[in-house]
Amino acid sequence: MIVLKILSEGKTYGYEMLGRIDKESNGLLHMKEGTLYPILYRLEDDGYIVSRWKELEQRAKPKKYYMITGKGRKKLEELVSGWYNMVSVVDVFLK
Amino acid sequence: MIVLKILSEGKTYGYEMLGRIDKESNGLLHMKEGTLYPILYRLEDDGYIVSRWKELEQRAKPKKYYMITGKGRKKLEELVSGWYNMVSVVDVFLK
DNA sequence: TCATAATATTTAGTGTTACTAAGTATTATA
DNA sequence: TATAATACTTAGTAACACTAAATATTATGA
Repeated sequence: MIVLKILSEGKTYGYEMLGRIDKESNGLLHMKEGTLYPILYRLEDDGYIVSRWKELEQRAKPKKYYMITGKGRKKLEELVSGWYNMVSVVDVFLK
Repeated sequence: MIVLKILSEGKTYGYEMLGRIDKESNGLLHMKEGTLYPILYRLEDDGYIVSRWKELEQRAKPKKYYMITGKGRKKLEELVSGWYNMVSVVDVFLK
């Protein structure tokens, strides 16, 4: 859900997301490569995102940019409302 | 966490918890036996809860009552604060 | 310039765990 | 007397997070 949310705000590539997740969560959510990339592949397999290799002018090494699809935005909405439902259900039990 | 929380409010047995979880969550959290009992066994293996078979007067069939331990209460505190941390971290990303 | 750090992606392997889908057994109900 | 409800157990599967490493390139500092 968080990965989809980040991609809903604009295309970016894997490694950059890792830094952002770390920074924006103040290190509380420290996602490693081995966690993020399989998530990206799964999201892509399911059609929620697409990727494109992009070669920057000065850099020989290309980056793989990910973009959210329409299907992905719909899925994100579902996930977000599902998340808030869960939070409120848990609140019922925790009082 | 929810199972520990329920047990922190008093001892009870598996099947009764299933009904309570269903009812108190308005059916949103529908836990089946195959989900709950393995959780109970794991909690007991880890020393967070203990169980005792209890034979009621009129019933031949005994029920297995579960009680939370001191270690379990400590774990519950950890889980609850971890949960709220997670909720606030996710909120950062969902804005 | 040469080692090291940083950037960037990939993947094999492990362990946890949630859930499905049964089975077993007793008591209550219609 | 069959069926539903109560109550617990367990085998098996699939998902998935995470560890740990490999591969490769570019930037930096001594």
